[in-house]
Amino acid sequence: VQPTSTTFVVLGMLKLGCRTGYEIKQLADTSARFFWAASYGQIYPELRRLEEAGLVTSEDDPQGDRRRRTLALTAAGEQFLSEWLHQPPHVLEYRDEGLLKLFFSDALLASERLDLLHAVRAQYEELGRRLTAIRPLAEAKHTRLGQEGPSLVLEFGIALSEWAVAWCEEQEGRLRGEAARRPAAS
Amino acid sequence: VQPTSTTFVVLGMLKLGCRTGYEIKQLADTSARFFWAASYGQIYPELRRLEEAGLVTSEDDPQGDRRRRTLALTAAGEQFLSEWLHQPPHVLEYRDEGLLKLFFSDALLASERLDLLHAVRAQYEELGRRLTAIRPLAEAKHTRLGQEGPSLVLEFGIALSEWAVAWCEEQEGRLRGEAARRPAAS
DNA sequence: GAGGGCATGTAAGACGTTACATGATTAT
DNA sequence: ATAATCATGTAACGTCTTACATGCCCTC
Repeated sequence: VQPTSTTFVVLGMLKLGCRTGYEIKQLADTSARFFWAASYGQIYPELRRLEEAGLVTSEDDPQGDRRRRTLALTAAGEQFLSEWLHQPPHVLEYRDEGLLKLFFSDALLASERLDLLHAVRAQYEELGRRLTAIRPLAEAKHTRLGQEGPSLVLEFGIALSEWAVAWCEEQEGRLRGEAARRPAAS
Repeated sequence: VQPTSTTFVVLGMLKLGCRTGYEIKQLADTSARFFWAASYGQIYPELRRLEEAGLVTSEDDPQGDRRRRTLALTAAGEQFLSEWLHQPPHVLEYRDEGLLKLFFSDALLASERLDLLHAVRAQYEELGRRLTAIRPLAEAKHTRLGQEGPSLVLEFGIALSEWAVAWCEEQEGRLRGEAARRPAAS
């Protein structure tokens, strides 16, 4: 099987106990979204592909009249996930429109650059709030189910957002200081 | 004109003094790549589009027998870039395979999770090295051409990579400590 | 009975990368 | 001479999001 970028999200989520495509999407949205997003348009076709490849099994499991497919990893699926986990990571991408604007911010006035820095900070504050909101849930799973991975990554995200906020504040202070020293520029 | 994600990279790079598609690609690769990548397959078609829309002008400007198109922003192009710069940013995406593996790392032994953390750290160390290597160039442009934006963003990237390395080291220490307290787990 | 959540899926299109094709110039 | 760099582009392919379609279940 030729793995795609969603292959291991799906396999990993099943390993963590997800039983339907819907649950995979929920968990991805509430916990993995900030570093690895996935949509239905990727998840459901990928599940079919993985089933054909024998890495996943599915069973019809309707709840009343509502249809449902219950999914599970096969031994081959566990194996495939494990092999991937043992390889060093290589994808590391970042797309930040705020930084792009900052990059071109010489076309702005000093005061406008300061506003921009403020807006960049606001984005990271918002990220921090979103992640902090799910912290209790992750903590609970950590304690009750022994799942340390999701909690570890969540803490990375929260600490990252806090670091970025602090960086912005520091630069805001520096730029304000420079503007005060050379008031003509703003 | 309906802007795409490459529209403003192109306009901004022209504003910073790039005169050919090739130069845009060079500058993007050496300085904006870590937070906003762009490929030839995006840049050249986008330049045509922007020229049709009247935001960019081009002129045949061969060097000897080697053909070349020299590009420039029009007033409308400057205006379009400026309006975008005045809007708050909204795209903020992150794709980190290392974090994804860490997320699923409960399927690993404690010692293997430590190896993984080490590999994640190595990625950020590598990023830091790449960015630090271009620092002198950015500094020079900052001083000589008064371009503060690119330098500001580069410092963000370097500080981010350093923060991430420190976070990994801290977690490595913590995990090693836990393993020592409960030696059976590793 | 209306709205929200559970649940599965597809289609169209936007987005992006890679690889290739071409050819001149410059440095070794 | 030959390799690297300057320079412009396209085609194919793969990825990803958005929007839509469908319908049941549960709570208010």
